[in-house]
Amino acid sequence: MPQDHLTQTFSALADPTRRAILARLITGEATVTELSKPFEMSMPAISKHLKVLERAGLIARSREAQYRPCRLEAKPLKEVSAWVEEYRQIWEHRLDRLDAYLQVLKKKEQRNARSKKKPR
Amino acid sequence: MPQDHLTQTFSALADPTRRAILARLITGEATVTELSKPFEMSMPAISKHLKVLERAGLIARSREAQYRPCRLEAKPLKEVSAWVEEYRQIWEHRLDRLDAYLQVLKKKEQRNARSKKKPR
DNA sequence: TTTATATTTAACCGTCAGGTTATTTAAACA
DNA sequence: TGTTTAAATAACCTGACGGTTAAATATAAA
Repeated sequence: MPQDHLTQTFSALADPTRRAILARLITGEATVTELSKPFEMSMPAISKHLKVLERAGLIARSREAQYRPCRLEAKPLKEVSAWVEEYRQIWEHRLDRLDAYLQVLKKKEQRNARSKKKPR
Repeated sequence: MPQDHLTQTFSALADPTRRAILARLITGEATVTELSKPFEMSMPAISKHLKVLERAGLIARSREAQYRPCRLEAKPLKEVSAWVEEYRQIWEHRLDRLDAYLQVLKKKEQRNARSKKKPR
């Protein structure tokens, strides 16, 4: 079933083996066998992890003879970055100038919104 | 068993319901009942989601009478942000000045690392 | 054409995540 | 005290996830 991008990306990143694979790929392309070396895990297991990363768009693969070299793709991380940064900024601002404003909003809601007036 | 922070945070964020809860919490504290309103889901389900978010450190909870208001916590997102940004920078730089250097690294590895010489 | 190498697919298994309903706990209120 | 409200816990179900081994596929090499 069609999962949204963010969910797919976050899920893909929520596994230490997959993050380690990405870390390894920073130094350049690698084949499946090369990637499997550091892990005490069967090839099919690695193959599955790679498929997850590929579906999430975090890696791309080509074909060279029998090999299927993998390389990193940055696009999905931009989406993640944007999401995270939005929250970070809000949180940081909450601590100073936006704090008062949000407090007001909160109080208003808690008083079970009797008035239907909206700001502007 | 003890999961590393990043795995825990990414897992927590890899669910649209939980991200929606976080989005709702941007506007201020909310009780469990309030949070459950927008979702066609039982209270225990929401309760579980909140526990996941709490374990990941993304929310904190207090006690007011029977209520257990939730509020956002930013700390774990800093870790995520740092991780993502590291990769983004590498990728972005790969496209220009670092590209050549990484190509060299890659080639050297592929020639099964006969020489043990390291750059500086 | 056979054989070897790299990788994927198939079939299976145990665990855990995300949901349910029913029950319990905690505090407020009548 | 007994009742209502807020939330958590228990017990359960189902499906997906992460792993396995064995078989299939694709290409290179002998």
